[in-house]
Amino acid sequence: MAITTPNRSESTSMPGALLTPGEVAAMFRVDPKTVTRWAQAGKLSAVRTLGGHRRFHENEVRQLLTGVPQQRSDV
Amino acid sequence: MAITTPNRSESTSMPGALLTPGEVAAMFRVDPKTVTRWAQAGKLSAVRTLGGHRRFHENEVRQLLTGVPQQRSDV
DNA sequence: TCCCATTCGGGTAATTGGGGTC
DNA sequence: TATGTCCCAATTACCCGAATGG
Repeated sequence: MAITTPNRSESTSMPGALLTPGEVAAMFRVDPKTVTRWAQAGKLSAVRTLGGHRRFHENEVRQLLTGVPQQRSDV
Repeated sequence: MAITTPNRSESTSMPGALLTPGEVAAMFRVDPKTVTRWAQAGKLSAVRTLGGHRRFHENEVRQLLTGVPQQRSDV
């Protein structure tokens, strides 16, 4: 069966597509460590692998990149 | 009785459905080899085919993906 | 039986996590 | 407060050839 993502950086527009910290960091032009801090600060939703590594939702990242009005619950 | 969905297809959402390493890898955005490693580490229950290939329980995978809140979500 | 993508194995680079500091 | 960089340990990704699945 040949379904879903091949491997590295190819998540087009699949529902539930995930990005690695390095990919998100490259998109924002920041250090992967910074992305990790965003996740720790709750600014980014993260899914953890069974080994503890983080995976981020592509839609969420793109939304933030595009400059879409972020929903701030506390201002 | 709870026949619910007589959809006798396959890769959808059937109780007790089995997933291939590639499918699980796509869901976690990791390499299929990593999924194999999880199975070897006992982090994932695996069923082996007669040829030695692994198959994983979809419900277990989904549970781990969501963060394992293991709760009857009836709220 | 053949075809071909996938999954075996192992082995070796690259990424990531976490703490701490500037 | 926010980001980048250092360290080390763990996890993950890519390499190969051979076997399995459908």
